[in-house]
Amino acid sequence: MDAVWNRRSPLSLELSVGLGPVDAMSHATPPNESELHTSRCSLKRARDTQQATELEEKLTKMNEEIKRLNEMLGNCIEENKTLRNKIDDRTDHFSPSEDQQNVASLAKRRRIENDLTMKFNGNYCRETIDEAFQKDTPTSQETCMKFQEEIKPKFTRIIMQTDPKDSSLVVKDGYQWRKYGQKVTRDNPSPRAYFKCSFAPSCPVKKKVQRSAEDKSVIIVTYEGEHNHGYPSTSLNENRLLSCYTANSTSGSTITVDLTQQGSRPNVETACREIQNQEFQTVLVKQMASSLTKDPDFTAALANAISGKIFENISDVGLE
DNA sequence: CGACTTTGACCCGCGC
DNA sequence: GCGCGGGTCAAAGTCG
Repeated sequence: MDAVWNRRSPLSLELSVGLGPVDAMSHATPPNESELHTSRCSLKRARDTQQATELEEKLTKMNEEIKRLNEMLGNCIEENKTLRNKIDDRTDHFSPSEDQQNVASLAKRRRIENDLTMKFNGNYCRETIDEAFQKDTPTSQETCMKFQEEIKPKFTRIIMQTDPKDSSLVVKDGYQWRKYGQKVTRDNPSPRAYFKCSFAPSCPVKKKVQRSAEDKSVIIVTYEGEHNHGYPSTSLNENRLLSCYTANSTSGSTITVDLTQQGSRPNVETACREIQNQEFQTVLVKQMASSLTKDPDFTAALANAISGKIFENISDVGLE
């Protein structure tokens, strides 16, 4: 604010008003008390007028910015509508032949099986596929969405790229874990470690950590269940990673994290950066955009926030 | 001394 | 019923 104030050029012109020319002043008698008071008042008026003009300009600019954002938001909503209509048109007009239906049916079943394998790490029964298969009709987008909601996964798999020299199976994810077992499995010479969340005695969450059979530098972490307590770590970075994990656990996706960038120990900061740089950010942006478009009060809230900031600035100037 | 890890034993579900 | 494999338990060991 000071920098802006110092750049005010018109001030010098107005200062001369009422005080007379500089030359004349140097030869004139010193001003008396009332003259000094008058000049101080006019100086203050000039400053106030200048401040008001600047604030008005700022307000106009911000209004324009809000208008522009509103237009952008409107365009996004329109675009979203158009795309949705296109998808609906395609699914409604699609009427495959019997053979095509059989092929599509087989493909659908395979897709459901793959999906369930990814989401439940193999822990699902045959009935689940059949049920999902019957529910999933090609024209019903609604059923698909409902189905996705119904089968909220309890497993989340995270694949981590670590330093190959680091043979430990310790993954710093912010929670406290107690190792309760280790086993060498048939399909992988690397041992699988079993951990339980030890932060809360009643917390049901478990995790399995195992190095990949193909690539020893890759660690596969499988989380099972949901924590029934808050995040134990106070570290901002670790909380960020945990937020990432929580957000993804509802979608049942596999997250890939590269932990080799800094040092030999798993680095949470790098992990978060990696998560944020990849598809994860896309999902996040989609979610944010979605929640914004759903919220009719968004513009009002934005305007409130900006005007609040403006009033804050005005009161700051007033205090000077 | 308490918390945590290690490791062999045990349990249980599944396929044959 | 039996064997196999994954998951869990619990006693012993280790560490700070």
